[in-house]
Amino acid sequence: MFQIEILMAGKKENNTDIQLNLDEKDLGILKLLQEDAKMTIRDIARQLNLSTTPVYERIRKMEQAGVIKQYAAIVDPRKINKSLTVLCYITLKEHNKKCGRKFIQEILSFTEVTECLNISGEFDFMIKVQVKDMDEYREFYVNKLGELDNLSHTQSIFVISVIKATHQVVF
Amino acid sequence: MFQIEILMAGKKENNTDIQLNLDEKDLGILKLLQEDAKMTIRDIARQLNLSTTPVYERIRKMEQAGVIKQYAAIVDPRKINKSLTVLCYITLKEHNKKCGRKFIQEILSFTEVTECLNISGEFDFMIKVQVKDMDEYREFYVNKLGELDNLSHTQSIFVISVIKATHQVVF
DNA sequence: AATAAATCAGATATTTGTTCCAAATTGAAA
DNA sequence: TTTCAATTTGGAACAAATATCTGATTTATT
Repeated sequence: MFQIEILMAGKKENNTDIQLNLDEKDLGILKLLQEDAKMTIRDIARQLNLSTTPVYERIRKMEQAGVIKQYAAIVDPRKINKSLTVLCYITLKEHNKKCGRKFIQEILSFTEVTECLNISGEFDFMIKVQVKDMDEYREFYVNKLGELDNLSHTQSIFVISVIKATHQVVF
Repeated sequence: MFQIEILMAGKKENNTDIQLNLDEKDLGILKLLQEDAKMTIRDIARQLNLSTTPVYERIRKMEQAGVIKQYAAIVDPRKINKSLTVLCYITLKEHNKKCGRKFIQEILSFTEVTECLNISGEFDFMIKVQVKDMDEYREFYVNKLGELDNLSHTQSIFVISVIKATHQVVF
């Protein structure tokens, strides 16, 4: 069992620690922008029965406070030849701080890894790997992951089908 | 083992099946827009040593072909009181088409579920659940997931720390 | 009732996406 | 290699739409 919290503790990647009290209007704005970041302030205002000013200011505040982390174009992996998704579970041999940090650093450098979670249970980490096909996965597994020197054991679970995939956390 | 492929087969949610041959320039554009969807066509053109016309037309084509699925504001879950992420693994009792479809339909309706994958291995599905805290998770687990009548067994894995989380699939 | 905060409505100046056409590049054919 | 057709790109220009600001007005708070 390896808890990475300690390692990340110093890393304040949050823009600020400002904790906003988000009300219904803020959540309404977020809901719309999560669906379509290209919506204009005017349209948002219209849908929420507000004028542009409050919408404008609320968005600005939420951007500054880090509530809105980024605006991103979401790309369909299948359309760019990255159709295979693999969940790879990893347990480390050594669990001390130094080794954990090294592992994280190396994992972060692998572009195939789109997600890395420190988890409870049998394994220490789950990484999500996005590749073209099985050949490319083997290549990754053998030559990148396999080169790390702190792995105890791993397990690869293959994604057969994506039923749902969203970034929306506001309901 | 439950392969949902068949169920999803008829569901062509891809805008079109146009398969674009993306070149270096297209990938360059995608790379930038994945980082920041608010970048202007002019700025993109500048960074790639192009004029606005090709950038404009390439973006339009990629939008139409579904390469770019959407533009989204990415919200930090911790800033809106959804700090707990749980991976919940599920195996169904009945694996026939009808039951699978029903399960999927119900899962999709749960707003707490931000991701649902049909996977290989011991379990049929992995769902990612985003909630405020353990109380809210229990509430979900007991009253929503627990109400489904086709569950064989489940396992909850808790996310201790998010090391990496990106939507970038273009390098 | 008085003060502070939030919202409205309207106006502005900048910026943006979008178009046009000539020039350049590419790729195939000879 | 040379020629020719077909794409692709550069650069400039435009109209439309946008974010942003100001001050009056409303709403909430003390």
